[in-house]
Parts: sequence; C-alpha cells; structure tokens
Amino acid sequence: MANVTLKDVAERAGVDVSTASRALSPEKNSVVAPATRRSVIEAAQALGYRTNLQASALRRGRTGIVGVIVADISNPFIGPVIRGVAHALGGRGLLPIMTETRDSSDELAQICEKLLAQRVDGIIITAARYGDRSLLRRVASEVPTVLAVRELPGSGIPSISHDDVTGGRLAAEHLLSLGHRRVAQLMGPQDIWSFEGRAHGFRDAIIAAGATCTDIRTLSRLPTAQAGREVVDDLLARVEDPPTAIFAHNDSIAIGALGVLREHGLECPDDMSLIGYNDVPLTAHIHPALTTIRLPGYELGRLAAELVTSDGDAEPRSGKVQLAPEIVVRASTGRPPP
Amino acid sequence: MANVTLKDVAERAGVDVSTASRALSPEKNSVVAPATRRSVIEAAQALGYRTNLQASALRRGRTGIVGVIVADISNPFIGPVIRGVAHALGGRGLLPIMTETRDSSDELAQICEKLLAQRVDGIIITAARYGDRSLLRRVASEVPTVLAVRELPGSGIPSISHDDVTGGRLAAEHLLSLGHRRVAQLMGPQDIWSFEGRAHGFRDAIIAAGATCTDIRTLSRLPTAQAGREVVDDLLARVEDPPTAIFAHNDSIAIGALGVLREHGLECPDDMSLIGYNDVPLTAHIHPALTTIRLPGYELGRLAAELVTSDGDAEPRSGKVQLAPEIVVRASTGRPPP
DNA sequence: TTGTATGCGTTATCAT
DNA sequence: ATGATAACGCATACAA
Repeated sequence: MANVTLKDVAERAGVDVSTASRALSPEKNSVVAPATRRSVIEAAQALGYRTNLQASALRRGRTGIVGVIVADISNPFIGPVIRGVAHALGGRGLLPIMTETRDSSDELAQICEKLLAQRVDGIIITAARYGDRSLLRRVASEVPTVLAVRELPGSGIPSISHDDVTGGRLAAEHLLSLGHRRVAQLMGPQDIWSFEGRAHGFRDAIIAAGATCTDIRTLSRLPTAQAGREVVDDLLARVEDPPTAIFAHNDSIAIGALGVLREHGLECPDDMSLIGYNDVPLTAHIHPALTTIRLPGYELGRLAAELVTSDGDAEPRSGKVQLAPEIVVRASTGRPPP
Repeated sequence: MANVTLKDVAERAGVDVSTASRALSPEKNSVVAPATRRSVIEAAQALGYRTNLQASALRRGRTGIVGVIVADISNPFIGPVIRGVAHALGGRGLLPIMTETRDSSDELAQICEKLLAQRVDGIIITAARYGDRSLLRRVASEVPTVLAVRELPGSGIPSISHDDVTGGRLAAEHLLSLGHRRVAQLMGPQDIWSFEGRAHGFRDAIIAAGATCTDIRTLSRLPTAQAGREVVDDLLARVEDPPTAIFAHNDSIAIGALGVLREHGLECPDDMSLIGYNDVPLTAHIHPALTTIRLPGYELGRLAAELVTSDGDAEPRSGKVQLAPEIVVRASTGRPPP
C-alpha cells in the first residue's frame, strides 16, 4: 500500500503498463477495450493506486502547478483573489502553489527561482513593484506569467487589474459632491502601480474641481493599519488648515486612521469624512461602516488564472484587462462641518 | 535558454553528467576536484541552468513540497500561522503548497487526494473537523501529517495547538473578576475541537463560580462576522434576563456582534462587555479596542512545520503539543451596569 | 486493441 | 576523482 505504481496495477490486471496507462487516462481510455479498461480500473482501486504526478509531469513536460505570489497573506483583500485563482485552476485540474513576499524584492526573486525550478506551468504575481521589472521580465520569458491586481507599466507582461485611476476619481467625485473642498489622501507605496493610479485619479479630479489636495506619504513599506496611524498624527499636526475629508489608499490604512481620529476627538463623518479602498469584508462591520471603493477580487483572480493557463491560444496573452471599480457608500462620509 | 539540462552543463564543462550532478550538489560537491567543480558551476551559470526539481524528486523519492490545508484564507488569524509554516519550511529548503477547504469535508478529501498524488513530503492541516477523522487517519498513514491549531482527539495524529480550554477559562475569569454574573457565549461550530474546548473551558469556569452561562450556537458553517450578527439578534430577543457580557469564540464573530449591539443602542463596554478570541491584528484598531485571547499563530505554524519535517527522528511524531493562551485586555470589557 | 521500446532529467551505484 | 550505467514512474510513437 506504500507505493503502488502503474506496473503493479498492470500486473494485477494482466496487461502491459502502457495499456494500464491508457486505460487510466481520461483522454485516451476510449481506445482501450471496455473489458480491459474495467479490469484495470478495478485493479487500480483494489491496490489504492494513485498517479505519481511528479513522474507524469517529467514525462509530459507539464506539471499542472501554477505559482501564485502575493505580497501579504494577512491583507484581507487578497482572500477573494486567491479564491478566484484556486477555483479557476481547480476547474482545469491544476493546483495553485501559494507564496508570500511580504513585499520584499529579495523574497520575490528567491520565490521566482524556486517556482521556476519546480517547472510550474505558469505564475500569477500580485506583488509587483516597479523595481521588480527586469526580474519579472526574465521570469515571463521563461514561463507564462500574468500580473494580477497590480500592473507593471512598461514590462510588457499581461495583467488583469482594475482601473485604479477611475477608482481614485470615484472617491474624489464622491467627496466633492458632498461639498468637500479641502481633502487629503493617505498614500500607499508609490512604487506600486495600484497606489500611484489611485493617487493620480484622486488628485487630478480634486484639482480639476478647483479644490485642494494634500498628499501624505505613508512611511511603512506595507500599507497596514499601523501605517495609517503613523500618518494621521502627522497630518493633523502639520496642516494649518486641516482637510475635511480623507481618502485612504486602502481599508487597512483607513481603519488605522479612524482610530487616531477618534483619539483626537474627531468623529467620523461629522468632523471628518473618510473613504477607503478595496471593500474588504470587515469594512461593513466596523463603526462607522466604511465608505470605500470595491475591488472585484474574485473576478480578478479568476481571470488571471484563465489567462495564465491559456497558453498562446487564440487569446492575446499580452496587453491588459481592466475591470471597473465601483463606489460603496456607507456611513463614514458625509457633508463637511459648517 | 529554454530548457537547459544537466547534460548541457556537463558537455560545456567537458565532464560527465554524473560529475556535473555531484559538483552541483551541496552535499556531495566535496568529493569533486575544486577545479572541475568550478568549471561546472561556471558552465551552469553561463547556460542559466536550473535543477529540474520534478526529475530530482522522482529519482530521490522526495519532492521537497509540504501541503498546507487551511479552512478559510480570509480568516485573519491564519496569516501568522501560514507565515510561521513558510519560514520554517523555507529554512529547510522546502516549499509549502497552500490550499483552502472553506471548511468543507468534500473539499478536504479532494485536496488530500491531490496532495498525495503530488507525493508531498508532508501535510499540515488546520481545517480538521470531527467528521474528517477517518479520512485524515488514512492520509496520515501514507504521509507524515500534523494537525495545527485544531486538534482531532482520538485520531492519533500529532498536533500543534494551543490550550483552548484554558483560553475559555481565561475569558471567564476575566469577566467574573469584573463582576459579571450573567454571561453568554457565541459558539463556533462544535464539531471543531478548538471551539468545543473554548466552550467547555468558559462554561465550566462560569458555572463553578455560581454564575449563569447562556450558550448560543451560531448557525453558519463558517465563524464569520456575519455569523456573529445573526446570532446576537437572537440572543437579545430570546433571553428574558439578558447577559451583561458576551464571549465570542473568535474575533470575527465578536466584531459582527459589536455591530448589532450598537444598532440596538447598547454601548460596549458600558451596557455590555465583549471578549473575542485570536487577537487578530484589527482588534486593536476598532472601537472599542477588543479584549481578546491571544493565539500564538506564528509559533503554531513554525512548530507544525518543524514537526512534519522531522520524519521519525528522535522526536515523538505523535502526541500533542499545546502552547499557552494569554488574555489581552483592551477596552471592550468593563464592570457590568449597575 | 494491445504490446514493445524509449526517454523525460536526475541521482545513486559501481567501476575505473 | 571521475565516468558509465541503471533506475525512478510514467506516457507516447511505433509496431504488431
């Protein structure tokens, strides 16, 4: 029972290994006689046979494994993305192998090396920073590679993302429509396309409306609640004419900011409006429920998986797909104080 | 550059493949002459050679891959566990392959099948329910298997967990010490050991103190914020003499409950104390900051990975390890209303 | 329809 | 210290 091979199955069924192989293959079992096929399957079950995927992969030249690289597993918006990837891959008989970079380029390089050594059939990357461009270009030249969530302009690597510029603009328009004229944005790392896009979309719309926008850069490498805390202190201290609304580049930053605002006695949305990004599950459950921009994570993951596994077919395998963002208005935004 | 094999390297270095193999092996490169070794390494670099781990695995009988099975990637407490696993495995040159069951036993069965077919060197399971006992026993008989976070009593499978009974007791003692005499617990699924342990530890301590404990079972299969919402409505409607404190079996349930309480005009902790479980990152940032029981996720993951990779050494490879829980007192608990 | 033979890329054994 | 060779388990081209 320890290690049953095809040979064992073939012997028990009284056929050659090649026949056994065919009988067990979903694609070629039509060419083997129903009777022998049954006896092979029976023998396989009796012995508890299980294809050795490693050996199979070696022979066929495909492993059936797709590498998935994320920056931070704890970031709640990544859950749906992973799920979308896993479902799409599972439907095609593939298995995802998930790894985390903690947004470190060194980690990313090491992980790519490992995945390539595993001869994965494709790689989905959601952790790309500008500095990784040449590395990822090399990777993409060796194995089908798709960027998900985060694009990497100029890399030539196909991407499935959503329109961060429009997302930023939606946030701006919402605040403007409520009457805000002085706003600030708490920015995620600007060497990541998603955040740069959000920043531009937001700022441009604010400026175009003749309102003023203060940009606050977070210091931490990871855009977490802690990063939000650090930066709001800064904001409230520094600005002489403080904003009436804040756009946080993701929900975690927003939640961190919310805490500090409260400590400063500022209620949300009465004293300060706050809008986040991603629409992670918890945003609906905190108080006040967070207004945010929805990122269609599951869809992104699904499409990325489909793209990476469609090796060169009719599909483009290059260029980029962008889904549309959507604003979710909840309780954290309102009219500016008089 | 497409697919450089050892043969290519050997030819370029003017040696046999077997010599090339030895020269590149960290363990056996001591037996090859320094000069040839250098020329082999040089050739490998020049050609961009990368070991084919599939072929290597086939030959050696070990894949260097460990399967990691979680119930719900979106559950924030799992992040540190995964990180602990990944670090420990990475340090040993192994690669984790992560999968999600969404707490479905069917999914679990399918995933185990796939992992076994991949000939993983070990499996770490954090998604065990009582109903999975026989399945997991079969799995454990084929490959080193370790349960993490959730034990499975009577399965004989080694586990790295923490002491949920004590965790429940800590929650109870904290509430009792604040003067609460009528309390309720919002229970996670009781076919999962962690939640059953918390339930018993809590209830026993409450009863022993002569106080009263109302058990509320969540309906959802997954212990999420939504589950917390559903159940608190129930609690507030049903109990004639309502509790003054609530123990939620995890932080997500607690956060869901918090929202409903607020909608009912109940402030926390003034009208109702609330204590969660797991100490996920966000609990410190919501309002009020949540009192909770800390689960040492990173440590659990690390130890599980170490155990699953220590095949039969001096180590026990059976029995269970339990880490100690710890209470984190924040703002969501206080004295009961007069 | 089935069997024979070969090779995927690597490593371990045995000679040399 | 190095080379020749076999074998890991499977899938396929080809022959029968």
